[in-house]
Amino acid sequence: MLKRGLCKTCHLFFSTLSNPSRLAILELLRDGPRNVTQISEALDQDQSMISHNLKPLIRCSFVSVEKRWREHVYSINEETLEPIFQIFDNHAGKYCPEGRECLT
Amino acid sequence: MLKRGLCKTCHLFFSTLSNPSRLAILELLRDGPRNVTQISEALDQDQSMISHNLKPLIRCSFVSVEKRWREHVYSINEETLEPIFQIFDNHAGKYCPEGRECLT
DNA sequence: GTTTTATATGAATATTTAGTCATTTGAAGG
DNA sequence: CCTTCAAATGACTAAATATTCATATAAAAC
Repeated sequence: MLKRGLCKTCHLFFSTLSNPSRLAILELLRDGPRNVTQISEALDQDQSMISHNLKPLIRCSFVSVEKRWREHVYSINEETLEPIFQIFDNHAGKYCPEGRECLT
Repeated sequence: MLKRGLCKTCHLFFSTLSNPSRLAILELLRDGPRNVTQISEALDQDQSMISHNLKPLIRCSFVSVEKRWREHVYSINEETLEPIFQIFDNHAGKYCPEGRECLT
């Protein structure tokens, strides 16, 4: 019934993006790579909560990790996420104009 | 903390897409407009469940509705969704190759 | 080898979201 | 008007997901 894997894989893809904490992490990582502690401080959230939320982002390859020293540095996957955010911007600009709270 | 409205609006955008039933509806509507009964039959799901799921799709303008006769005809918003699915396809093709169950 | 720093994990609770079923609305048709 | 067809709504239950807190791992520094 579901073509192009719009079942499990697609669901995981979008559900990983459908969380405010994870979106905040992605938003922060757009400004450059960060380690867990930096993310945690920048977003003023518990370190363990950040770690928990990084896991699905990594699993879906929205974020990659490089281990150096004793810190783990996380980077956003721009290739996928920039165009996605672009589409979101266009869509919101068109259907949700001028700060209208149409999507709340 | 969250720029470009990546908080509420963006969350709603993605969470609306992060549901297998709604993805199935969208997938079906790619083949052309349908009324609720047709969707319900094609997906072999309860009519009320389809209605419940159409609501958020409409609210986010992923789907539009035209009322004629006594039926409501739903159409997909191709402009937003085709490029989104395209990005998903690319991403999955790259990070989830050859049916590998990497995202399960 | 013990302490410190950085991060991950696990289990429990809390919150959110989905699906079901019964009922309601609404518009035509007779 | 009463019936039928088409769809929406509401309340409830169930299921999935998030967050918290305590603890564990792991690597480097001392």
